[in-house]
Amino acid sequence: MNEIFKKQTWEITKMIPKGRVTSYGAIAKAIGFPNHSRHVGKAMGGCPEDVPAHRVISSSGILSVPEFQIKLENEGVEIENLRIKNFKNIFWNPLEEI
DNA sequence: CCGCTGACAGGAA
DNA sequence: TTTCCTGCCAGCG
Repeated sequence: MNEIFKKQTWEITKMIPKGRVTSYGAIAKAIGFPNHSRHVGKAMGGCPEDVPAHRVISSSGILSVPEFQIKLENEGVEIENLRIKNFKNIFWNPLEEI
């Protein structure tokens, strides 16, 4: 877990459009570390305010942090009991945006 | 060196 | 659909 790794994850995260979400694993792949999804999560823990960490969730479309539900709903994301509705549709793939 | 833990992933049952 | 299990890697007793 070096600073570079964190910065990379935050960079990608800041690219996520409003009302869209992506997964820890997707970000990990995007920065060149396919099996470091767990570290992406840790990096999000200490991210700056300008990083939309609430748009990063698990690959199954379930929120790891319940508090994010409010923020996401404000952006127009439909959520039902920590589960994103239309997950496939609003999923944002970082690999296709670089 | 060993075992546990964590904003995880993916497949099997 | 949900639960379980294995694979991952870094950090801390």
